Amino acid sequence: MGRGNCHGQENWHGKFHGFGCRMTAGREAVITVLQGTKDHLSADEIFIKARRINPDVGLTTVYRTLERLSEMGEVHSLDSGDKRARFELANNEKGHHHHLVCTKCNRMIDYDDFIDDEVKLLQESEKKLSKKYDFTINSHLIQFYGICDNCK
Amino acid sequence: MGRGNCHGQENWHGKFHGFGCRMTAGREAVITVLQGTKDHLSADEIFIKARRINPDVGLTTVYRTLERLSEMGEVHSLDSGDKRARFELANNEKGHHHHLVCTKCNRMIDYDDFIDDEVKLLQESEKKLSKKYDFTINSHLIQFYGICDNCK
DNA sequence: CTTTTTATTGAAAATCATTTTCACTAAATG
DNA sequence: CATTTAGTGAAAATGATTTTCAATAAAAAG
Repeated sequence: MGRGNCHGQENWHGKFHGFGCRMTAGREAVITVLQGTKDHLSADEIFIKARRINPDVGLTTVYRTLERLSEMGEVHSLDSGDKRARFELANNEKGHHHHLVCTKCNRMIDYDDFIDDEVKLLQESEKKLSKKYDFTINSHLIQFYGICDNCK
Repeated sequence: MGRGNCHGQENWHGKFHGFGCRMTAGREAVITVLQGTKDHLSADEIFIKARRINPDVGLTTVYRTLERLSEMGEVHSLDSGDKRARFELANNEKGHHHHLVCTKCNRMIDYDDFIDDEVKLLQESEKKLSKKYDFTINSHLIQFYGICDNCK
């Protein structure tokens, strides 16, 4: 089985440490929730699930952890069209993907079909646009809006 | 100079009427503000400008008008990354365009360079995705995030 | 024109996700 | 151990947006 190196556990303690932060029980609960779902959860939903893991976690800590992780580039904050933000791990087994967003139920569906072409085109656009507008591009967003199968 | 047909004034009264709504002074002020700017204004900013046209307009009316116009497809609500929504006329002289969004000052820069390719690709993606996911796509969003020239 | 219905209004109150404050605890460091 | 610094939950604050409500105005009906 080769070298017993990768134990499937990311070194979150080390990651936080690199940002002058500590790994705590609350943060661990939040990360565990994010790792354990394929959905795009709101802070409130994450809070509820995190409480099942560790009943001492407060909503404030959930918000603070999500913000920290976003700053660290480990979490993406998503806009599903309802008021609240939704979150997903940046480096998850899903890999790079885009979203279909249902404007009726606000569900977000991941897709990674065909996105190679999308990404390639975006990179070309990025190059031209950043030059023309003297704008340093760090990331992009592609989303399609419509009605999902459940809502038809 | 040809037939004196198009007087550059859209028939807003008729548009509202088609939706069982009335054209009012407040709504007219909001529309005038939207027509008179190239920026992406928040409800609050629109309110302030609308008050200069008609001091009787209330903030509530501004919100209600923007919502109505959005439902009518005449206004697009934009997410610039700060909390508040920003608005632009759907059918303005700008034509179809996408946005560069500055993550520092939240400025939104319109661009319509190169978007023909973007739109063409998106249409292909739409066709494939709507089939695969049984998802009726009504609109798309492309945005690039980064730092604008002012903020460098 | 008068009555009746229906859309619209502004102000104030309510909502609700997110942030901040604050006093306290726990980890790291000397 | 002592000190500094990060992290905490609860409660209060914030701020954009919505809702409520009583009053008004336009349109439709008679």
